Amino acid sequence: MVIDMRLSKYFIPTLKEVTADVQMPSHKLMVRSGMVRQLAAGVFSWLPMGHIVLKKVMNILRNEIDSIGGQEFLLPALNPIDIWEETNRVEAMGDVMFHIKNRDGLILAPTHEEVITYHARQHVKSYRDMPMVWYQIQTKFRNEPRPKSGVLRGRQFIMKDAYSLDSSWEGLDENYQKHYEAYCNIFNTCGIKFFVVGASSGAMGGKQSQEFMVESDAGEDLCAISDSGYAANIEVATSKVNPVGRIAEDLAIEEFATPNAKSIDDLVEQYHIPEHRCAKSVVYMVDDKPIIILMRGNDELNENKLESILGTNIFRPATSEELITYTGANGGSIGPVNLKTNIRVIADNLLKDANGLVSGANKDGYHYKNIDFARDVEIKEYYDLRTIKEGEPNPMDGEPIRIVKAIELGHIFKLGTKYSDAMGATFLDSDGKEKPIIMGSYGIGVERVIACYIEQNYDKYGIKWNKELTPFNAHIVGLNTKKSEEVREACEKLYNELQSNSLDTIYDDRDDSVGVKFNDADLLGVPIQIVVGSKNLANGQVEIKYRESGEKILVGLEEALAKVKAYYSA
RNA sequence: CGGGGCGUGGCGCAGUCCGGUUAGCGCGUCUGGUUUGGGACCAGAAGGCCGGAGGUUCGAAUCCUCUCGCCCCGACCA
Repeated sequence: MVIDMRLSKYFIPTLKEVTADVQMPSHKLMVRSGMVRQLAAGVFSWLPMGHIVLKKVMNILRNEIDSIGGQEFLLPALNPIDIWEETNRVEAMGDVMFHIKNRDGLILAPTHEEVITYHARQHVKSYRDMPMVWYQIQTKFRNEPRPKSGVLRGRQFIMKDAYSLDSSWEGLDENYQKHYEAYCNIFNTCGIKFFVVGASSGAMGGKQSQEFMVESDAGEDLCAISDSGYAANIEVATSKVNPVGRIAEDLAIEEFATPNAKSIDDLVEQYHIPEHRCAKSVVYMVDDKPIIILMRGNDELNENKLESILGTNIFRPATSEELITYTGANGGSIGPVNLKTNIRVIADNLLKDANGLVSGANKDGYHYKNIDFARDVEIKEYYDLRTIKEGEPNPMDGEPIRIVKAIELGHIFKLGTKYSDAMGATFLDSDGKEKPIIMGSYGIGVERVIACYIEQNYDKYGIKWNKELTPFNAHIVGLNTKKSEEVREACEKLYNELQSNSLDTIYDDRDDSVGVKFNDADLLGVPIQIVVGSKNLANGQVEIKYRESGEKILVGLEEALAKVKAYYSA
């Protein structure tokens, strides 16, 4: 069925202006070009042209995931809460999960590990049943506290989510690698400039994960990258900073009065202590138990690193009452020596074996100096706990790190057995033993692909689609179609010719002034515009304009089809 | 959840401090006419419970209270 894509009939409501609070270029253009309309905060309707682009992206996703052996499912958004309780994720998701009010026991699924594991548990019972890659392209619901940037962060969004089932860890590695490559192919095909970073698994659990990122000021993630190839999400990024180390003098530990020093900056300023020889103490409560974290000078604690060390995300900074109860002092005078109670102390790697350090005396208004971590304190646990900073040498080759903002387009995880353990999804291995299925999960935000593409491909006039994503192959701009029968006929001829050659063509047959038509054509951004006007037509010619380059050429009416064909077969 | 801002014809906005004609402007829409290679022009017209509820007042888009919605910053985030 060929759809009538004459603009006089086809619903593409373009706009000259959008409300002032639309900030991102891609958001603005998606609204102006009639691709989407907002229905509620974080909830969008996709209009016909936007929907076509969505389907194009989905097809690219489908082709790639099919080619690595994916089998497409369509899983329900309504889920029984029971399976989520099995994995303890009702609590872990918290407010992010939508709960159905008038039907107990149903939730709206924010992701689908549980459903997949449920079906795997039913039917995948032998190592012979694996490997499997199951996937779907479907709508997710997340009660985001703050939806933003148009379609980039919504409460309802479409995700391509894939899950691998393996009987061995080697199998998982293989499936993970296949997805890595498929994801690169997908974003390359879409024409999106991206980079990959090592990432934190967060509440998803698992042992390894990587994110596919697009650099953008609108991004919500910070990434540490260097030109030589190091790339990591700031949540997990490390750097090669020299440890604090030892000084020659071997002085005895000594208390001294610091009545006006409440911060590291004060110590540095008032007592001329080098910043890196101050050991900062931060107290957190984990499961109602205090823990002291020692950091170098004004280094910042990285809570994501802390989370993976503690193995839980349920912790918080201690209150001032708790500080006094457990350490004996208020914030600003806390340290590892002379603690009031026996509590767990962990320290950043940079402080290991250091001496000549200054830290709080756990007595308001006093600090110790000449602290030797090898002599005066007994700290068994040293970890990488700091948030790295711009310019530090990367851990691979020492090239300086740049920190950039980025949008997360895709994320691949080695889940391991977290879900299969929790839900009892086991199989019989060749050795006759029952084992948990080894899983991976792999997601791409479909709307984000489109927004990021536009973010990288527009000018002041509108969108610039490439061959892969463009909603239409050609855009016929008929000038003065109302008055000129010749123009009308030429347009119709072209339109039918292109359509019957399977080239999706939109035809602007509206009775509008030329300016409106040219501007809408540039706004919609179809790669090839064919301008049909009576002046050129008098010479049997039409004008072809390439949206990307702006190049315009005159060709004979009967050559236009060939030009369009040539463009798409190149 | 904390801080800030905004809800006025389909769209974008002014008016709100300091209450008082018939609530304006641009775009769009409709009718007629003139135009036509980069968002045309003339003439006419339709279209509003000023987000909602309550209150103050002779009188409320405007002041007060409550409420709903949306945006931005922060917190949070798979």
